[in-house]
Amino acid sequence: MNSGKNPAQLRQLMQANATRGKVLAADCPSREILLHVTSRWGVLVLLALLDGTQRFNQLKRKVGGVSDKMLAQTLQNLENDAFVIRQEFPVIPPHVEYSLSESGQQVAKHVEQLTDWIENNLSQVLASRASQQAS
Amino acid sequence: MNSGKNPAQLRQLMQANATRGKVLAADCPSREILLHVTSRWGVLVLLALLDGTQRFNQLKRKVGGVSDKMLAQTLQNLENDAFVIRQEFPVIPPHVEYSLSESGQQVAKHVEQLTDWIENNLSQVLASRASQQAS
DNA sequence: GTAAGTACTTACCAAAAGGTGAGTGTATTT
DNA sequence: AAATACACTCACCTTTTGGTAAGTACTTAC
Repeated sequence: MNSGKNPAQLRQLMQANATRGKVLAADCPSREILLHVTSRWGVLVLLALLDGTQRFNQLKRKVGGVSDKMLAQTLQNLENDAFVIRQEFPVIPPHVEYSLSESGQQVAKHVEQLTDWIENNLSQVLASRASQQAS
Repeated sequence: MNSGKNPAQLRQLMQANATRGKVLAADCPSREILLHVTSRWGVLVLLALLDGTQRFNQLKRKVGGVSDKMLAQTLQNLENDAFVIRQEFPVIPPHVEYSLSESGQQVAKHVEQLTDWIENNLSQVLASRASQQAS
């Protein structure tokens, strides 16, 4: 029984199934959400919105390098996932405000911790890249 | 002075510059690292490696849906950033083991917290998506 | 009266990401 | 004798992502 696995392999297997749900499974619905959150511009938009409610062009200026098209698209994705709240004021010229929902704040904070770590350890990472560059 | 900004705007500006470095700047080198870590397969490979040292085909089976090509590519990216250690045994047939470095474990844990949050709150997110679907 | 700002969308194109299938050379398994 | 496993790479193709420029309808500043 146990398919001939040794204790170490069994422990690994059980731990994997216990701690992590099923993101590693190809058909897990978490994957799609994850894609939105960890997308190139998704990460940065969430970060930018941690500073509070902002308008479209404010965000565009804050998130360096983003285009109109991509900003609109990622905001729509995040809005569909209910991470971002879009409030439109029916005036002319248009006035729209974007902010994080409750759940949006929570994901954004996790994203922030990840990016903070990267920024703080950036020099080390860049150093190891420079040293043993093969290709 | 202060360019006509009110206190709230000033506070927001200062907080932004203090907490978050410069990822939001287009030319920030963190962005490239971030791309590797948050890439579609990068996230999942880091997660998989949290279970311990593993061989190529083990990883391939664990990370559902990944292709040979993409797995090799993301492993190489993560190795270049020194998050992943590749140990090759000169035997035939080939034997290669992949594991997380010290810094790899740290990023991977941040990634894990993010994915854990998404998995735990998945039902809520999916619910809000189903309700107000526009397009 | 001209220019710039507002929040986008659309059409078109380029670049990047990703999948598929084949191939490598040897060893073990069936 | 044939198949499978190992850790990849390569060439070819499709899909997705992303950038650019133009357009919208109106207002305010110059």
